[in-house]
Amino acid sequence: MTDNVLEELSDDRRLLGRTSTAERVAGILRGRIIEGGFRPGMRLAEEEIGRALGVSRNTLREAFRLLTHERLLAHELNRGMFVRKLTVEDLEDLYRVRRLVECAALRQLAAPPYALHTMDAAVTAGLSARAEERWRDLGTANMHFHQGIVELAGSPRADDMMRGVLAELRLVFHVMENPRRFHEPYLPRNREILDALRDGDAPGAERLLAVYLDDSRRQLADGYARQLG
Amino acid sequence: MTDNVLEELSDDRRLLGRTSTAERVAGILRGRIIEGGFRPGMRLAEEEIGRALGVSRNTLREAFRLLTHERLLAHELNRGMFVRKLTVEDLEDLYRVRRLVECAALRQLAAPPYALHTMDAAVTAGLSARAEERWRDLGTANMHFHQGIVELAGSPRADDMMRGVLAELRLVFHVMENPRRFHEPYLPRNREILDALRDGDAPGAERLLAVYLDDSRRQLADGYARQLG
DNA sequence: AAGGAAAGGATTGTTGAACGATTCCGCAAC
DNA sequence: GTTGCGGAATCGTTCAACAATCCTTTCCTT
Repeated sequence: MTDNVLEELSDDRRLLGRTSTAERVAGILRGRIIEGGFRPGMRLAEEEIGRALGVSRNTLREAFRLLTHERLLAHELNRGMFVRKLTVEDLEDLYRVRRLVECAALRQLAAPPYALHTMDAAVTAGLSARAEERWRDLGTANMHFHQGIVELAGSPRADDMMRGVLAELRLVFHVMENPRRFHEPYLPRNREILDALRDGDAPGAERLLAVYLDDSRRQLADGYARQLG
Repeated sequence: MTDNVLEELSDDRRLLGRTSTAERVAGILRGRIIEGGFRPGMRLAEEEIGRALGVSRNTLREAFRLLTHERLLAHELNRGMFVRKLTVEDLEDLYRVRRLVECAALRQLAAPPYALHTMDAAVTAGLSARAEERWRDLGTANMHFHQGIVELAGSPRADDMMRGVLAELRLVFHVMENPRRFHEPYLPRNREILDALRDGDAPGAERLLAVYLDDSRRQLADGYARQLG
């Protein structure tokens, strides 16, 4: 048996990722929040949720903490946990970060060809979601596209941060009615960006992306402000 | 009573910042790690530390979670908490993120003048630290300088991320002997960048910064690899 | 002597209960 | 209408206990 095989196994073991109960609970709750089952502003009582999930308060609190640091839950001392409610400023900041990081990811590209697999898959998924009018899924696909952009930087930490940013953005999308309006127009624009990258035109892609993000921010911030007010 | 006054009060309330025991414990531990008292790789036993600090295991675990999320501690299931030990790849990734974010922060600048207060204060602090040969403090000042660069983007989330990145970097600095080597050469370069920004030459500052980060990464990665191997 | 199974101790993971502290809510008094 | 005062509900924190897991040592087999 070669050392090579053993190394692969030990890699797999890490991927196997044994998880604690708290992490699994956090995973369940994260899903509920991201899928929109738990609406922003909703309070998550320890007793109630702990009973429903069959875990103790301590374990549940540990799960809450994980989600708090992902900014999906907000903690108010002696009052409890709430599904985070983004302000318009939060939304603006999320786009500020997106513009900073996503554009930077394109700018630092070296010579083509680029690893466009994730972005390509996201566009494909978006097309079929649109065809079947699954607008929420279209939104997810668009997010994966932009996750793919950041992946081009090849930085695990940047990927992580982007994952968090996009998760937060869902808190906004889920309170908006009419999801189609906010997702459909951007599918062809994603494809434009992808095409530019395929042609090796990274600066062009970056320009497209910058305009894209500004448009999206404006539209979303307007809609969100109206929804809140 | 005007609404204005009420708003200010509610702002103050946030600053009042009541903190839980766990947060205070996390603060103490963070200090120990950042100041170098707890060396990377060191194991933090729940029982032992909890007894020393006079808090229960549960509360301590809550503090551990906070620090885990800042990537200062690493958690291994059923084995415990360890002060994080960065690999050379981690170090490279940290610089990848820095280059991405810091350069992007300079690039997105609008017209001068810029809010250079933080950077200016950092250079001043660095000068006096150098004069008194407090090399560790000089390192801290340099970090504040780069924190200041990111602040130019005006994004709380970017600030947050940068804070985390720099905290992680300390894990590297603290295992390096000869801190002077890694800090002193960069003080004048920070001043150069600051001067360029004062002159309103953001693109020039960005170029300087990019070279700075590449140099620093190379030097630090080399030294770190030697230290580990 | 080398390798591997078994046992034991130590530490973590999770639970349940307890008690003080804080907040929320309704009601009475001014 | 506002202020003050309970009472209920919930959170913050601690403690004790047990199961699960890991680490080390011992012992057995070859």
